[in-house]
Amino acid sequence: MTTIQDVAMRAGCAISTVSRVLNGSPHTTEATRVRVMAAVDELGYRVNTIGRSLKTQKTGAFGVLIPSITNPVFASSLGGIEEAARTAGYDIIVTTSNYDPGRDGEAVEALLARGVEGVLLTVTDPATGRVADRLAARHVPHVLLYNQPIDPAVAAVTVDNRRATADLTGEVIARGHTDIGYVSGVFGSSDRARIRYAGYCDRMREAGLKPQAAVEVPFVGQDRDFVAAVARFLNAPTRPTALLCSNDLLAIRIMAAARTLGLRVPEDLSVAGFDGIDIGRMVEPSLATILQPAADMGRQAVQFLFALMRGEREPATLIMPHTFRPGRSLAAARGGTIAGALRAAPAPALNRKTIP
Amino acid sequence: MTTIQDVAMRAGCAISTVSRVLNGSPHTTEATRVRVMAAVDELGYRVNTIGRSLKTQKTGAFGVLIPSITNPVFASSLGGIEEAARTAGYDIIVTTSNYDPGRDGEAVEALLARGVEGVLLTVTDPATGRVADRLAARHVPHVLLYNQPIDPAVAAVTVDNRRATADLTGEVIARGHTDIGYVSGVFGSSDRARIRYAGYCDRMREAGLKPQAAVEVPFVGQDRDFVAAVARFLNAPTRPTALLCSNDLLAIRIMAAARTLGLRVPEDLSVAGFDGIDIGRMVEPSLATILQPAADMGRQAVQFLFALMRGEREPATLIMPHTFRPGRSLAAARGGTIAGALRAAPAPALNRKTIP
DNA sequence: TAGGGCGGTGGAAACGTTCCCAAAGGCCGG
DNA sequence: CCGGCCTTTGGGAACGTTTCCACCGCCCTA
Repeated sequence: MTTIQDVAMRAGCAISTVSRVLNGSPHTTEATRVRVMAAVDELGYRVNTIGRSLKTQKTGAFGVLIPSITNPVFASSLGGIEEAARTAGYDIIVTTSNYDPGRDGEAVEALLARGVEGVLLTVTDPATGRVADRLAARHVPHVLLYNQPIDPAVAAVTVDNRRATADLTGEVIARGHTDIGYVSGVFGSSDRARIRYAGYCDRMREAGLKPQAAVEVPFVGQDRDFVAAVARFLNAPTRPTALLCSNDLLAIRIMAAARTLGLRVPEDLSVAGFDGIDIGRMVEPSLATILQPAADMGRQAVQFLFALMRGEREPATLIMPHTFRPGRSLAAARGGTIAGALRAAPAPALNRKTIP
Repeated sequence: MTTIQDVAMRAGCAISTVSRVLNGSPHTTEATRVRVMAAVDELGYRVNTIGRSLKTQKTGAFGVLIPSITNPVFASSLGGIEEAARTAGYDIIVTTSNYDPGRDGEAVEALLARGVEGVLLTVTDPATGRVADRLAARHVPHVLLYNQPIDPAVAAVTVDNRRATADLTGEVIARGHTDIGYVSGVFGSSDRARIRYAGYCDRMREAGLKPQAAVEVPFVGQDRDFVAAVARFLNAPTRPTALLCSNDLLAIRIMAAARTLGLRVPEDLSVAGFDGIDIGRMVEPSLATILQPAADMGRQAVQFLFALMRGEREPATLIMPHTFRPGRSLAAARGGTIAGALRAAPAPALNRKTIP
């Protein structure tokens, strides 16, 4: 490996001079600058990031913890994160928890050991994990993504999950449904699932309807087990006319399972999701859902993290806007009326706001 | 930050002793071991990876370059990669080219500057990019993933794209289709797209059919442009009865576009993809495709990379097995016969093999 | 012309770790 | 009982970089 030492020798100057030239220090002659750069080119020298990091205590990298890479909503946000990081000259170190609450902690420890300058994280549960606390104790800047922070002192970028699901539930009710079920990933693996369920309950009660118990299904299991679990539920005589799912991937799997069971969506069962993944627009029937701007949330989280690193900003929760995306998976209830749909007040648009 | 120095002071011994205990050197007393570990716990000491890396010239990280995180097939392989890396105690640094041939090079440079010990890469084009050459020149272990290497001295994990597409084309022909089109991502952005097209041509000619010109569509563009481009093609009177797509995501988008245009799949148009992404089984109609074991390919590539790092193995191309996954998107041609399907010889199973 | 200031440069310490080498202590065998 | 060997420990150099400090000319001004 060619080092700064070699360059100095070749250029006939001191190591410190080379370093100055390389870092664009003003105290340097054009002549030496040219000589040094020539030596750099001839030797094919490239600065060693490790040596630099050791001295400067900066690694130029931050960590990202997400539950899963294969869920398109996290893939999208990761895409936004990667882009924003690259633009700023930062590298990202990606790690996953696979929805396992225990792995949140070790994953963050591993990131810390690597010397990341900050961490972006979507934890399984901010209430029980206390991962953010450990980061705070170590003074490592961090931003929660998708999670709703327990402690307002923790920075976060999310949508108003509760309100959004309430809005979505309102859309379903407006289409004449009264028997509306809720299917969810395991509550212990996702605070979003819990919060969204609460939003569903809010709106149901508001409409004078009885919220149903959430059906928790294992999110990462085998397909066969999944279909079996769903079948037990959908074949029951008490099957609802509409089903809210805690996320789009789940909704799409449910639709596929329903088809397997001989149910037609939306004629026999309306389905709605949450996330707004692209694929939801391409499936048949297209999936009604709440759209959250995943890639943009990732980008925003990165900007937020940088601000925190520079000490420019106090931690705050950034609530991103959500929108209802209609889809053919959600139809009027049998016997429901267009008039009923028109009577229902449309959900007011939520604008981005910062809660200090 | 607490350093090894602090621990040594606390434990009342030398820095080197602490280092030995931490690294599990045999030359160490149980008593000192206990004393050191106690000091470590009390001080909450964690080894500084930067300092270690500087000394050992090992970073414990390798780089991953993929075209896009949001394509599920790359997300899946990335999932496999992440898992395998984590198991081995390695971190991964992820970067994307967004199918831009120019960005392959800079991305790899960035990874190298960070001091990765190896690189896993899916480049846009191994023929023109010569990225692998640069890695070889710098003696950085690297494995191509999904790409078919030009130079057999370059390690790679892939499927037999040409043969696989030929197999798939055979399945379509066996269902009585003779007018079979091919839609593809831009050839310049993907060697897979080109090679797969060649496989399609092979099998068409073999069956005495005329291969059609590939329709290249911009893969990352706006949805509106995409639909417009596809519409021009699908509304033409020369529309084929079956369409092969260079990947699943494209196939799913095509199916959605076809629906928008009032075409029924598979009644008016059969569609087949390539990749075997999960979502393809959940869309309606389910997508006929070639399944490549994405996550497993990622894991294998990691193992391969480790072997290369240890100098254990000569570079070679690992061809993973592919399988045809039937789907309702592919039906018998109007006027096609079951007998015709039966007459067609089934594609022989491909087993994994290593080309030395 | 002499002195002061300043721009450019070189030397060296420091970052946190690993690991080689030497020294010290204990134990065993002669 | 003493010498030698082996085990354990300490000291210090090295990894590649940044950056502080000191030094040396040069130029400008008095």
